[in-house]
Amino acid sequence: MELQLQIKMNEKLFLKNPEQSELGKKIILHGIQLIHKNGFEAFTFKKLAEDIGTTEAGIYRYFENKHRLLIYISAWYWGWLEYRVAVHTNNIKDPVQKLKKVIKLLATAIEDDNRTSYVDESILHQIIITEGSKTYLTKKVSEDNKDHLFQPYKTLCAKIGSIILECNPKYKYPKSLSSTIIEMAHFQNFFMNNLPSLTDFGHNKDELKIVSFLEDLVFSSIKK
Amino acid sequence: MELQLQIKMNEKLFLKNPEQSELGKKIILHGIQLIHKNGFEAFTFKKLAEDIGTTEAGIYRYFENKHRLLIYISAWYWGWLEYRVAVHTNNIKDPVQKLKKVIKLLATAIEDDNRTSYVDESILHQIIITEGSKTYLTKKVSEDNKDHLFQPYKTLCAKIGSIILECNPKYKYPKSLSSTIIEMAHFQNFFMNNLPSLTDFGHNKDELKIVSFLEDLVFSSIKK
DNA sequence: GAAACGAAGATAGTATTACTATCATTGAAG
DNA sequence: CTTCAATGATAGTAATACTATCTTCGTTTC
Repeated sequence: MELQLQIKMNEKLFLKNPEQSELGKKIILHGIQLIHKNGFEAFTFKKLAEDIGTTEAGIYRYFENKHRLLIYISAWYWGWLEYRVAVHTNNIKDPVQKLKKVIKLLATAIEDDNRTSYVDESILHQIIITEGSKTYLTKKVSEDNKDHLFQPYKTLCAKIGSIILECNPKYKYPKSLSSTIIEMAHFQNFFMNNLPSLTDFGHNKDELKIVSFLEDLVFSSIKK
Repeated sequence: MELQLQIKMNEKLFLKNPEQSELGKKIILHGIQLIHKNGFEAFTFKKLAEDIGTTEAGIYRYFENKHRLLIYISAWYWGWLEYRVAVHTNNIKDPVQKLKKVIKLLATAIEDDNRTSYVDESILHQIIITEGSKTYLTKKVSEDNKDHLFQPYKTLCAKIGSIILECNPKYKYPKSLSSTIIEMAHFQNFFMNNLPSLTDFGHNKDELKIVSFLEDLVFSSIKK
């Protein structure tokens, strides 16, 4: 028997649901690969179409434009991460241990999960590090936000915020600390690999050092 | 007498030095305004040329492309911030007070400095919040980094890192904490104004709350 | 005062991007 | 057997991101 894992996606993210057709799944799979290979700026639907063996128009039937596709795969990523957080923390009682687990999930690389055949999670992780913030750093954030396109990110942030409050109910900045951990798990990774002098991990490029840094940051802050 | 303030810029940032001609200064001044108004993605040299009353080709004589222009104005911003940090901290002995000053400079809005006639610093601050990280979140980071295009950012980060070490010589992550402060000063501001549920400041949108959050974060972490 | 030069204006042209539209084919469901 | 949705095929357009060339105009320099 094959296990399948589906992340429920907001309808506004696409014109036609890519999960419900072969072509749709190819768009996601090859889209992720192509964005990873060339970067989001150089990525075009034309190149993607050629890659897949379909036409530009075919892709436009699924996604309004490449920015929406990026939001889609980001939303998928955050939804998937939330799922992983749920799985890995639901048997843990101690909120401190929970939070440590979350930090590890955020900051360390992932292997491809075979239950999601049309998504390669390890590449996806790399994409979100480099391109993730471009989903919201635009003039249209508020508009996109009204369509709830960023909900998975916000849900995860809220979830982590609530664990922080479990650790210390009096801590004043649970949501800001949460978004700080999320962003920094990625930014420190990007800096480590590309602008190492902005970090203390440049020499050995070990993701676990990022975990240590984030743990130190978080637990110093919320210590009662 | 008129005071003038010049930030020395890396030669690789431009094809022709925009500080040394009227047209060049107009490109910076109107470039900043236009990026602020439309966002970087919608910004084009054609629109900028029309705005200024020159031609596209005229602008290409100064900057290779719009990404280089963005790096230029970002570099200018970080250089200018470093200058302000120097001015505002050089009479302070206590490193803790120094660091507090730095956090305030990073996280609060600025007024236009009349000594730099062709740059409007308050708009510039807004641009860097939204577009700043796009300077380095590209496939060409390493290349651009080799040309030292990010030096002002790195210098500022190093400077703040050294103040952190003054506060606590044993703290293990001065550079990562420094880049965290810098990025979060901006990201928390962006979130507060655009995705408020990612922060704890959404209701009153007060920059000073961001300062408090960052101070709490930093001083908990480096406390001996 | 003429020559030389650099900065900027004027104009044109190209490849690519970011779409939109239309029509034909095909395979599955009713 | 029809219908219909999904895809393929093809075309076209406006805008973007450049590059090239030629002219003009003001300044320096001999």
